[in-house]
Amino acid sequence: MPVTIHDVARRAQVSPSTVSRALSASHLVRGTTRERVLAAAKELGYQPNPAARSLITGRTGNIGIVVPDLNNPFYTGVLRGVQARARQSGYAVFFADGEEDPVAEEALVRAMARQVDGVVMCAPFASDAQLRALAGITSLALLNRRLRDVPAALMDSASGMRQVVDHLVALGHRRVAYLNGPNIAWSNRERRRGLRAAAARARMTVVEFGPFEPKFEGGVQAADLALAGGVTAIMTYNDLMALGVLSRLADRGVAVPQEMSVVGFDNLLYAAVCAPPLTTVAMPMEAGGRAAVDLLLAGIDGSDDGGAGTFRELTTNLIVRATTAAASTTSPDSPDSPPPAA
Amino acid sequence: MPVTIHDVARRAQVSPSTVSRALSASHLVRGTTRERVLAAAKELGYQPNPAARSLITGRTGNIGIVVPDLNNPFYTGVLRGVQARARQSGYAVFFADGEEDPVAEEALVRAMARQVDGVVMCAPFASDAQLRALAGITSLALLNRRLRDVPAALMDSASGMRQVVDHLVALGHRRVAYLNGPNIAWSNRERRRGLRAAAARARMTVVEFGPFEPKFEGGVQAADLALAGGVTAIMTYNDLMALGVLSRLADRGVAVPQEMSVVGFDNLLYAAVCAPPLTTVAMPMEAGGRAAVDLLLAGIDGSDDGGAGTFRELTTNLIVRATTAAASTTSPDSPDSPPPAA
DNA sequence: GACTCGTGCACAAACGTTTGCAGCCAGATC
DNA sequence: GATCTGGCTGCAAACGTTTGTGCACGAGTC
Repeated sequence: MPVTIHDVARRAQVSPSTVSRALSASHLVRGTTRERVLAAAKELGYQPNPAARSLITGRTGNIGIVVPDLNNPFYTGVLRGVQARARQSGYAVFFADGEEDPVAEEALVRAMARQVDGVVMCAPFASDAQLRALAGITSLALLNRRLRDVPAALMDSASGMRQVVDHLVALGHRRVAYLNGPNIAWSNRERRRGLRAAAARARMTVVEFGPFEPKFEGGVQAADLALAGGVTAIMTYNDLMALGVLSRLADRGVAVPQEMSVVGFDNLLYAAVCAPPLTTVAMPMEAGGRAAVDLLLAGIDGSDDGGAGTFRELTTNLIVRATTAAASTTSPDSPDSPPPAA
Repeated sequence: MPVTIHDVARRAQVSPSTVSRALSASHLVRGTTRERVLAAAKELGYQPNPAARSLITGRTGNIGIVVPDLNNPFYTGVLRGVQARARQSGYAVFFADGEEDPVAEEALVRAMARQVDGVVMCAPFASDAQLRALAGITSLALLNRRLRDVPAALMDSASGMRQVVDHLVALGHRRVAYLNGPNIAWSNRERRRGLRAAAARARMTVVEFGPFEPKFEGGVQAADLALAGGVTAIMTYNDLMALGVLSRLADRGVAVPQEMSVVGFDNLLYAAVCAPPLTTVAMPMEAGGRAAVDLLLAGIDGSDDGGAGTFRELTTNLIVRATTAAASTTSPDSPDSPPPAA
């Protein structure tokens, strides 16, 4: 039923191979012949069969993307970037949600491996060994994860943390809490590293809590601990946790930012629209997705080792909104703090 | 480099066809032979080449999903459902973001058509003619859109609206605003239809505004209009708009729910965690995605017309949270309303 | 005018799998 | 013991495309 290259060939009075060459932007056919072929293809609405093509070329024209949790808007941002850039280059994208399970993630990649030319992985939880094994099966490009000889797009969390610290110090905060995300997560380690370095330089004390689930609920849980820590500001691993913190602080009658400053990380849509709008670090999600695809495709079409093992670093920026202010003089956990105003 | 069926055949001392049959869960091979083949396949780590397979079978084992806007968490929910269900049935998922452009959507489907067995479409904006044309190219399953002879999973928005109306009437609201989403959107028409019917039955007056963009900004824009409409409650096309309304009302010093009730639609994660938590109608997003895949696959493997043209209706439920309360006696737009308490 | 050269095209093989058909062998039937 | 039957298996074709090889033909050179 579907029209094949033979149909086009018959109509254009040439052989199938000539049709193929005419369509592959080849200069190997005469101008007049090419036009005839193109016309025939258009009239018949010819669309090449990707299976047949990839069978012979060994390339699929597809890439895969694996994310740990689609409910986190951070990854949907990445997904948008990936898809847009892939489409630009004529690639289609396979998508899979690992549901935060490294085992499932690996299985998904193995399942995809045969029908993609490479996969972009957002895999904060997978082990290095796992990733390396997968890199042996198919081309890989990582996002926010560093692994020798595997290309990766990295968002400069450390710089973001430095900006946050400078901001808080300028506001007079001397003792702040950091609510850790999952310990295994590369980004959490990276953020913590940046935070510690910046805090040390600025002589700011950081009290760490966690790890917590990097979700709203995790933030709710963490808020009470942080409140008891005698701090004037709370920094969280990501925005979802920060939203949880805000919610819990509101419940407990702690005024933000008057009594407590809160800083998130990611700059999700909701950080801008919640009340009060959240001060946070903007992560270039779509740009990260695009960069990862660029690296992946460079490793695929281009020189093999030209693209492999290279890293692309993307800048992050502090977005100051309404949850940070000058440090309160009275710590909110002190017994003389006013009772919650219902 | 990759291991083929011939490698397995050689190792198991049989012909490739026997290997194929042994793996296709066929009863056509002797038990002992099958075991030998399976063992060989396992040792070699054989993974069949999907391109070769689909070339001969005409089936790809893939489905596609097209959504209008990935930034809307509603669609990521659907995406999760689709992917989970597809994986369960051994299908991989191609993903594409139409970016709210019907033309792009159609192009995406056409591009996918050759490498999928069917596609799930969330296409509120595409025209009937467009969808019908696409249905001629590949199998289709729609979500929240009714089209003759095309299977679809439908969420019963009308029932949701009825529940909202009953709830508001019980709270004493007699005059409420409805902020329309895009007029072309099937779901908006559906919701409005349900709303009008229920309101008529309950003798409640509905003042309509819009259409607006179904996003936060649209809600912000719409809020002022609704405030001037002399209503005691605002119903919105979706949660994103409701969040925009809440934000704008807070800015203008209108207390929710004391002076104004607000109801959303969708039950996004953020509806539960914003302040105050949003009363809204829960849409079964993941279930909808799963149902759409079920219908699609039924149309593909099963009897051709057994699945086509069937609809699956999913129930919706009102979730009462903190943005609805008894109707205020003084309309917030009346001149004697107290000035915003900064 | 014979040779070379290059352009433009067709032929055919190959990619890895599935599947219809035919063959083989063992057991059963007469 | 010959024929039949039916369960297993191998052979080969086919799916639609790309691509290496070779042929034909015309133009150029001596």
